[in-house]
Amino acid sequence: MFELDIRSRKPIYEQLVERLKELIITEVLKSDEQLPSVRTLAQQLTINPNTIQKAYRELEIQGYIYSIKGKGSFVSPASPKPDTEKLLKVKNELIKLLSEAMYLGMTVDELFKIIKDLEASVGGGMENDQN
Amino acid sequence: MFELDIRSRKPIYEQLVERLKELIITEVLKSDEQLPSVRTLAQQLTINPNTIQKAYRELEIQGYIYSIKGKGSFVSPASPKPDTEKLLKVKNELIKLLSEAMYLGMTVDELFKIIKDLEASVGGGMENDQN
DNA sequence: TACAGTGTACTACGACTCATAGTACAGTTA
DNA sequence: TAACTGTACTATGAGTCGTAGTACACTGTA
Repeated sequence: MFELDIRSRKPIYEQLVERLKELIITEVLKSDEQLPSVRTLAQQLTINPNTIQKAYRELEIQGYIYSIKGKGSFVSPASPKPDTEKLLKVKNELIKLLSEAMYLGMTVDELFKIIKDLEASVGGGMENDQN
Repeated sequence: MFELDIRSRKPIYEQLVERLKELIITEVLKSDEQLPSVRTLAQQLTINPNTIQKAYRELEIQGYIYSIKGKGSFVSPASPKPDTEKLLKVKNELIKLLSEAMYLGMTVDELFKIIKDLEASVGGGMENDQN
């Protein structure tokens, strides 16, 4: 289910957060779908349950999942509220990264193409398109 | 010259790398311009010289500055070589971040606008002028 | 009711990173 | 020579990361 790099400088729980976020955003994991339990996933990945739980807690704080004691952890419905604070953070990071990409020689057209390609795969807020 | 958050979870030297990279990309710091010396900047920011040097070393590895023993550290000329490896890394990060932004409700038009606005302020690779 | 599964909380430990402090060496410039 | 520059190294304290173990509260089912 996952590819984690144990010896990466990036903490395991952060890698987990990234991966899961990706699966949620691309709707591989759908709304209210149950995630593997902390202990199950820990066993699958041969990783300590505490590390998994740290990742789940972070995802819950960020609003991507919700957990119910005794039942399990589930994917949150996609952006019911705009969450402007979070959006602003992402936007600022985006500006940094876009600047760097352009500085390194990426053209505006290339960037436009990337965005258009992503538009299809990302399950956005409104979803006012008919698939 | 800088605003650093000492108590941030993000290391000081990484904040420094980000800030300086930003100044170089936006050409506030121009090609071959000399950066403050390790000790001077350390004194200005009331930070240990070792921390500054760590940031400078990182910037040198990433190709944004070059250092000459006994003389100082200077801004590298903008992307003479494409550096496809680095570009690929940035592109992958960009895809992640763009996906997240769109998931949070940012529209394609908004993204296009951000890019167009940046186009002016970023000193890109070719700059279609011949120096 | 029991029991197995779920999330959650806490302590303790070793390994690692980060920032500081101090010292030292090599090169450049006036 | 003197004052500046980058660079390298050791040592220390604070903090993070991952692991290990234990414990508690809740849910669903036999």
